[in-house]
Amino acid sequence: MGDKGDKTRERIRTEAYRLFAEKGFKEVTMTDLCQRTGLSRGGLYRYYSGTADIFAEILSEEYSIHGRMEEGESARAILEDMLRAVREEIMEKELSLSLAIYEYASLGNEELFMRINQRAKDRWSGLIKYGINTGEFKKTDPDQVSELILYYYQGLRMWSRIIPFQEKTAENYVRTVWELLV
Amino acid sequence: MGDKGDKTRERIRTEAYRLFAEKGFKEVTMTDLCQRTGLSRGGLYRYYSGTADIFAEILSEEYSIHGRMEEGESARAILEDMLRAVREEIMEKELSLSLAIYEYASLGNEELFMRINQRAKDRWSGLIKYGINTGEFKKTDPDQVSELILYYYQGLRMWSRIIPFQEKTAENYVRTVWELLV
DNA sequence: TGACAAAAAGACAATGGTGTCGCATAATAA
DNA sequence: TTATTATGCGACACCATTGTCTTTTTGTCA
Repeated sequence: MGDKGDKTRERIRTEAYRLFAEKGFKEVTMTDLCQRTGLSRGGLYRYYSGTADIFAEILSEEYSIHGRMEEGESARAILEDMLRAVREEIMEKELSLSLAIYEYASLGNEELFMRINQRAKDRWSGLIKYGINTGEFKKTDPDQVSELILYYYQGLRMWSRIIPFQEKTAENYVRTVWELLV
Repeated sequence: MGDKGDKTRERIRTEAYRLFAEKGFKEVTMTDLCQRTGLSRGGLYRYYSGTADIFAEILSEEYSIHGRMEEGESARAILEDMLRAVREEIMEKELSLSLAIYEYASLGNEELFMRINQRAKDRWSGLIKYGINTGEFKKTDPDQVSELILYYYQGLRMWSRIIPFQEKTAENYVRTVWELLV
């Protein structure tokens, strides 16, 4: 595959991402993607063997980027960053893959999603442990609290696709997490 | 419609409920329902005009039953009941409509789901206020805490469809809510 | 420029769903 | 029994989507 081919693959993924965010997984067809990308069916199938193929690649991209905890960084600062990111995500209804992920997950791939879930939990509990160590956070059960933070977020994210959210709801989330930890 | 017709309608809904719980909303076809109910396509369409029609009826049934807060009842006892129910729901993967609801909701009906959401919130914040009044609960912000309880639950419910849950996860939920309130 | 490979187009049959229609059968009332 | 109504059947035409296949266009290098 040449240089142009790579660009095209990427373009396809970008457009697919938008489509999945808009319509979920099941609702997106290769024909939809044709319109968005300007490619023909034949052209598309040269790159991906179907919507599941594309989605799998998007997922693995999405979850391959890790935040890092630098030695010596302030736990509170990291927390603030993470919460800011979460807050922004909740408020932008359009770009959430959550429905698509949910639909895609319901077709199988249990192990993949166990890994994703575990990694997200670990990320939070890692931060919590770190914060407790540095004395910046209260002493709490990292496993318990990280589950709370995570699933609360997932629930929010889910509903934020369905109904319009007020600032207050996102704010409550941030406040709750902060009060629990700090 | 005669007596037999009513029975048939009910049978259809029962089978449809199972199907929706298994496969979500979009994936269920009238043809699927034929196999389950033993009816033919023509027979089915005599009762419902499509899957959305059936689902709407199931939804309205599902959300028409209200728990009641009797005067003089102990807030803690009510809380215990509610948590017990939640706990059971989380552990039984099969019968969750959550994916179906999510998919169905993503097709529109914003107002309906705002009402459902509001009602669920009110139910919790009502209990919290009541508990604070009777002195059984700590003084917290009912709105803030009820959102936490609710979305945490939703997130859990979502993931419990995707990956197998350990007892501990459900337990954490119950414990967290309890510690927050009592 | 011409040859060759990569990229893209679009027609194709196959599949699997939709909702409707006319007819058959079962239940019921006269 | 007979007439009437409720219930159920399955064929039908229609539509969207799928993945494949052949042909055409584009780009690159000798």
